[in-house]
Amino acid sequence: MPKPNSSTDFIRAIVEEDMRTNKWGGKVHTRFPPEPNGYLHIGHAKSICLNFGIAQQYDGLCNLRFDDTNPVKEEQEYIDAIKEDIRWLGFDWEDREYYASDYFHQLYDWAVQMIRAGQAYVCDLDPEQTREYRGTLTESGKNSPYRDRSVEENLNLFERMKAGEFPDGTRTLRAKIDMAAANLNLRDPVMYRIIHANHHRTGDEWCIYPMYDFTHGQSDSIEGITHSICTLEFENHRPLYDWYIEALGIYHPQQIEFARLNLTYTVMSKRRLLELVEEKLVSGWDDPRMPTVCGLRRRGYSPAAIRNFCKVIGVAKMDSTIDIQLLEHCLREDLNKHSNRVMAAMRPLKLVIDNYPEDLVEEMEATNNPNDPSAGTRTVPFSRELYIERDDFREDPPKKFFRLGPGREVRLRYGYFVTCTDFIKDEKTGEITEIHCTYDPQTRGGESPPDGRKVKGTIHWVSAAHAKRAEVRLYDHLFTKDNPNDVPEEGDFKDNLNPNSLEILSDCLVEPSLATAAVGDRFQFERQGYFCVDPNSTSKKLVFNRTVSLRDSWAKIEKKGE
RNA sequence: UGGGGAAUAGUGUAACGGCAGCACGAGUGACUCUGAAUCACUUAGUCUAGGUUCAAAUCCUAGUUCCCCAACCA
Repeated sequence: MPKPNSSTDFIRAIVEEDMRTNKWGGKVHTRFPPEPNGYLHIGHAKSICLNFGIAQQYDGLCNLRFDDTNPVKEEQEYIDAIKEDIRWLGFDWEDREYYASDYFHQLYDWAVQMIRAGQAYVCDLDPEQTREYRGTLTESGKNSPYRDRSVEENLNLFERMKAGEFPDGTRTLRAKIDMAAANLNLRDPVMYRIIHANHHRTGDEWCIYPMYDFTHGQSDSIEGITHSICTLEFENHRPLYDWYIEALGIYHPQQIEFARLNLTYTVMSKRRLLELVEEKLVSGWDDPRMPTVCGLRRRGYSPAAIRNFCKVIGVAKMDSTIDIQLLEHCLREDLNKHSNRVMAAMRPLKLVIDNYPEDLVEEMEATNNPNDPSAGTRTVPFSRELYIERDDFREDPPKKFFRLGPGREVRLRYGYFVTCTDFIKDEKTGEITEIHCTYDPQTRGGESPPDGRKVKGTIHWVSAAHAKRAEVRLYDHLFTKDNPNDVPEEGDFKDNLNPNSLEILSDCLVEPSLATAAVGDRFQFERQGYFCVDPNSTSKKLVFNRTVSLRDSWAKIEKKGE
């Protein structure tokens, strides 16, 4: 039961009120109803967390139901992916896996029942005529000339539609409601249309398929759903949802609408995501830059981070756009707790410790996770020749730069204090190619020296002889605009694609403990960010994705100085 | 010239006639073997105009702005 002091969103408030008044006999039963015509994205995750979360919280159930009423768009591939994603997010529909297509026979019988009751008729208008007859937002429509056919004729025609006698688009079954209704959904909506297409589950059994509106509420009703939660754009459909259920005289669930999730620098419509995939602007549905659940998974997001995000953003009816930084905050919060630290030089710069013995290799003890003592320690080999991060050396360091520069001393994490004595520069390119240092043997393990000397900076490193080579893929927002759909006249959201959303670093060096990392493993590369092993990774060639960078206050300082 | 919704710090989200709170962001400082994390502090809000009331984000009236709807998509 809800905690006494936690505030509840408006949907949970409705559920609690219904429990209090015993409206549904104390029962809570929700459903998540995806159409299998695309991959799930983080907006669906919000809905999944809401529907499954409410069921969990109030000792109810949540069904998984595929809304598969349009055979031309739906595929088994999507069904499999959707199921995998929901499970990965941590939710379980047990044996309650349903399909709207399971109800095709029942829906057909209900359609016949409505024809008999004079509530439905077969209409011979083609799609264009249907639109003309419907009227506009401000003008009422006019009745179809076929509206007053006899019950017998309607029964006969509908039967023949089902038998496949008519080509696609030539006839529909329509509900007889009101062509003058202010809500266009009530102007004799189409219940059934003719589609001679193979359905992924029912095969060629049907050539007429029910519309969403004639399917969804009845499916909810059949399954005994109490709270049918959907997004705002279905608010206009609620009167029709209610109308069908009343006309049929069946159990009546309550539809409740909430605002869908929008994220800055992200597009969230399945249509647009499909476009990116089909035009190969991303590598696929699971491209780590995609807001799809599989994309986030490959990127290195944890289910817990996504769940917490969905909790933190709340549920309301106001259209809103969540700052992507909140998602990243939730991500870092979880990864910080659970990721082991390792060292990696992404843009390696050679560092030689001139006074360190040539053949000596020391095994330095390193903490796996300073925020989680149970994560233990590991050893990292240290030797005379190392690689550090190129960013950690400046030939001419600006003020407040705490890292390495000529004559400067820094700590090598878990290693020694080193002082830069010299550096080699390629005069042609201006590139620094090598740094020379001396070390202080009294600072082993990174300990401060007895003389109380302090350094401001600690930098990471890998041993040249022991490091493993790796490819690292750095990701940035897929779009340059916080609202990618904000385009000038005649523009396209794809005009806002960020050309630098992927940067591949192929000559990175990582500490040897990473040689055995498995696909999906997550790490913090110290001082840089969170990374995970990409499915492309092999023992020959390690590949990491940067999930998210660490917060970087030095970058802010430096930017301000510009 | 229709109908349905929604308006609270920069972004989200609470407060259900009785002290406008929380989170993220941003800023400042402390601490630090990660310029991370952590900790402390600061910043900033009720769409507008009237009205009811001892008291209004909340109730009433009128406006303004934004979103959705004219697929045989969902």
